[in-house]
Amino acid sequence: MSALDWLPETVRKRSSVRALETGEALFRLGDQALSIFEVEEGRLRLVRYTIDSHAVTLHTARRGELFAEAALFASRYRCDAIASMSSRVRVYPKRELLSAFRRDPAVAERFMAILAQQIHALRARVEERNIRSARERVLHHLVLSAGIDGRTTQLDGTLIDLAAEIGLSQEALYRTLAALEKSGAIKRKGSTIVLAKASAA
Amino acid sequence: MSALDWLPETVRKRSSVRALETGEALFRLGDQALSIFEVEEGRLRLVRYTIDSHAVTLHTARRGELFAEAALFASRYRCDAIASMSSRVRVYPKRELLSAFRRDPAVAERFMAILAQQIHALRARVEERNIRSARERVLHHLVLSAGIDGRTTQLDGTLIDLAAEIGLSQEALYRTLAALEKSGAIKRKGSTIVLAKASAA
DNA sequence: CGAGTGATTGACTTAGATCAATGACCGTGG
DNA sequence: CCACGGTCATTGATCTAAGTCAATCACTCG
Repeated sequence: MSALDWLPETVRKRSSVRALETGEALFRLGDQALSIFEVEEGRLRLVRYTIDSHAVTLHTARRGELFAEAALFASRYRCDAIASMSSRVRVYPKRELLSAFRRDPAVAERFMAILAQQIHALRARVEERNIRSARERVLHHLVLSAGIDGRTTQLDGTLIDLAAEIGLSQEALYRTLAALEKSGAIKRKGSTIVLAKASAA
Repeated sequence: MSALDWLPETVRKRSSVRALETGEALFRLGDQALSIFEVEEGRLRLVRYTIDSHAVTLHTARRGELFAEAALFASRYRCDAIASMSSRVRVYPKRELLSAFRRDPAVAERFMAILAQQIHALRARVEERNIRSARERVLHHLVLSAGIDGRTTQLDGTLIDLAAEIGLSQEALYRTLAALEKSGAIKRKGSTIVLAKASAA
């Protein structure tokens, strides 16, 4: 799902690549917003800091994902982008993109579709956080992240990453997964999780 | 915050209104995606079903909210939209919107900006949910929802609504607000909340 | 072969959910 | 015009699930 395959040659040609070491910043809050990005390899976390300097993850951009889209319509970045592992990102100058949108409405539409899909994912995530119970939350996540068969989830990161993504402590996640497996609601093999046909309510 | 005020007359004129009783479906998974919607009154749940017919909520659309934007770029709806109370929605035919986008790139860009802003808001919301402490969570919300002076928040709904929005029980919110006021971190007059200059970390 | 990280489980603590009661306010219908 | 039912705001008491601290094991990497 390389998000920007649809881009016209002119824009793609003007893009560049930037490599980042673990912990390195792609941009910082307040920097001039000149580009949007696509993760080619690795993973970046968009983080903001609370008043007491506590880092909070806004989003984890994974391989193939587009991020910092809002930069197109803002003059400055509103958070930090930090590589959480050795990564490579493709850099799309926003001037190029905007003029491509004006040139060809189909390109603009394609981009809108990507944004709409992002909104979808984020809303689902917020809804997930509304679920108090760890068990139900995990099940909700597994259902939505399941592949075509509607039952199988292939974890792409560690369980620690997953815990952060769904807003649980790692311990709570481990315990919940163990309990779900013991109760027969799921089965695990390595980094694959399969929901049982009839997962009790 | 009627999201679509920027719409050209032609599109606005072509919109219609649909009333729904509690439990009534606006659309179902697999239906032809012909429109996007705005909640004028009430509340709708976007739900998907697991293999074993268990409902999973993707999103709850509230008053003033735009939803099913992804329908613009898909041929069919991918979930059910069910009124969770007596509701009224405004219906925007997607043909009209799409042709407006093609006619005028500025309109398309404006829409993109709205989508990007949505993504922004949603990320902030997810960030908020990452804050465990009720006190910090409420403060965070107040900071982000503060008006131009950066300190004053005018509540638009009830405290119960606010509690739901930030993911706390109403009681927890009442208590937290009371504690914040007692400690001098905020001041309240009716539905106005003002942050103190130096809110301790 | 240590150091570092991920996965896992146990023990303990606590913050927030839940249940419950009360008062203020408001609209409504008899 | 007032009593009644409903909702909102508020506070008290209690309970519990998830966070936190801690220890162990497996594995990889330099």
